[in-house]
Amino acid sequence: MSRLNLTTQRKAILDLVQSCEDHPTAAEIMERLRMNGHQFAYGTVYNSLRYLTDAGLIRELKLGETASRYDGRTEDHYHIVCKKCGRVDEVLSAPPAEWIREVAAKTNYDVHHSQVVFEGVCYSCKHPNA
Amino acid sequence: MSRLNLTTQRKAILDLVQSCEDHPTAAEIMERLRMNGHQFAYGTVYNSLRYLTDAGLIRELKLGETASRYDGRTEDHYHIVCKKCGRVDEVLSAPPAEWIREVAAKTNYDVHHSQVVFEGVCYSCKHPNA
DNA sequence: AATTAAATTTATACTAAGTCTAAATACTAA
DNA sequence: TTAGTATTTAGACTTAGTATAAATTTAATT
Ligand SMILES: [Mn+2]
Ligand SMILES: [Mn+2]
Ligand SMILES: [Zn+2]
Ligand SMILES: [Zn+2]
Repeated sequence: MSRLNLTTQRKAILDLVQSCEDHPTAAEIMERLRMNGHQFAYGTVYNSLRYLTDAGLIRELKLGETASRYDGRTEDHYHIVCKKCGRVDEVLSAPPAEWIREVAAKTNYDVHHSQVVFEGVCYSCKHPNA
Repeated sequence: MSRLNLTTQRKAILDLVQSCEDHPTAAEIMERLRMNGHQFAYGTVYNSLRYLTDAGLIRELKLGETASRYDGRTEDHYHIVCKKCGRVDEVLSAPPAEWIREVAAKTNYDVHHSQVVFEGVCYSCKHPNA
């Protein structure tokens, strides 16, 4: 609840995550920072990722792999993972509100949020030629 | 692809998971086994859970917590987690096929499977009295 | 500007969940 | 039996992430 404090480290990490086309893990983020000439402490990267996530500037994705991934896209959306090559793509269509209402009614929960991870085979893996 | 081999340990773990009303973690399973008079090696519990999961007799749930949970219910279904008390309840209504088709079309994936975790507040947490 | 206080970074120790390994047991099939 | 395979066990190891305490940076106060 305090005002945003973007230090050099946090800004660099935010910029990097926002510039990514993919959804890197903390380890991948550290590697890319190093390639860009930065050298931050291990813990600082984790602290910054948590800080930026809490501030709502990036999102942490838990896709069922061992490590969290990070996403510069903050609007609500979902993901699909290719079980052949591991790539993670965006899913921009939201689950139908009707279904959410049904779930809320049947479970007696106030439903605040849903995390959806699709699994399948991506186009490139499906068509290895071309 | 070899035939099912339910050793004493695997059978005890399968029975336990199937008898659970909830979705215990590996640590909770070990604790409950111990309470039932069993004492299996740490690694055996993990090995057995993997074996039973691979055999399709139980399901491993990755709900975004630090530890996997296990589910004796093997038919396709989803889960909802109370962010107040942590309880995990069943969600038996499936996402509309129409939505899945839309996702497949937009992403160019063959969609094989989806994992959905709802988050919200359960009835008991919403009505602390009563 | 100098001093103090608060926030952040750094290095490193530590934790939690799970896997791996090699020896000991148990089971199967000649 | 005996040999061969599978499983269990204990414990070392790995990976991802958190916690701690000292050092550094930044901000506020005199
Ligand atoms: Mn995304
Ligand atoms: Mn379930
Ligand atoms: Zn692929
Ligand atoms: Zn609750």
